[in-house]
Amino acid sequence: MQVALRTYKANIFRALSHPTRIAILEVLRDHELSARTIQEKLGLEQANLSQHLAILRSYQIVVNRKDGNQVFYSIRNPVLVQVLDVMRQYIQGSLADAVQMLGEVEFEGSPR
Amino acid sequence: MQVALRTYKANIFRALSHPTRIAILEVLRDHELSARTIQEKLGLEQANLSQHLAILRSYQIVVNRKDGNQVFYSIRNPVLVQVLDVMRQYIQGSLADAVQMLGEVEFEGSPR
DNA sequence: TGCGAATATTCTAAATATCGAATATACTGA
DNA sequence: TCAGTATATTCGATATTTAGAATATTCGCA
Repeated sequence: MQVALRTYKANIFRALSHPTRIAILEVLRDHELSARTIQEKLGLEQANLSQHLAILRSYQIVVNRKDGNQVFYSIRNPVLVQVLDVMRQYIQGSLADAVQMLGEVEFEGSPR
Repeated sequence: MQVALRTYKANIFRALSHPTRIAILEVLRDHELSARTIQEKLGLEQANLSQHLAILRSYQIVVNRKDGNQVFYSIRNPVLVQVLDVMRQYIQGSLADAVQMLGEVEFEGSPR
């Protein structure tokens, strides 16, 4: 894979590398929402949400549609949702491993 | 999803958000490799590779195994490879969109 | 026209990430 | 034990990211 492509991929990952942006994508998962609604659902500062939306927009992860006063955001490409889903799987596996390790530590450390 | 989980997820994405780390994971995709081999394949500074490996290790994305003088690295959980694959799909879709847009621009801009 | 709501942008300080140089550590074999 | 190879860590300079405060822009409606 060429450098440019890897950089592109890395940039998308970077765009996803903030808890707030993950949260935004989660609430947008099934339907579009206005910026205001996102802000209320997540309890964010207006400016902060707007900055994070700008980042997601700049990588074309979300698209927006203006309707009068409001701006509605949605996920541009549903494959992105799959990325999040597979990552969820990955995390679950990791957590399962962690739990198992904890169990083993406890077992070894506990009196017989 | 709780904040802690989102943060965890975001951290994994952050760990993936550098071209060099993407490249490392690509060469490790099918089999383990020694640090030296990775370094040669990718043409990196030794210290730089070691730093990136440390990041991947700290998130348990890769694991290592010492054999004498060398340290062999591999991807801990194969689901991570799926994450990369789905991301590849996503990117391909995005590039396809970009190409189409370019085509449309050219069409509109060209004389009839 | 002008006010108010919704959203975006700019600015600044603090935190974090990145690189290469230098150095440290660990292991092998003579 | 010593030299050499493989790998990791530390350090300092630079660049990037982030939050919130302040400000700007856009739109609908009285």
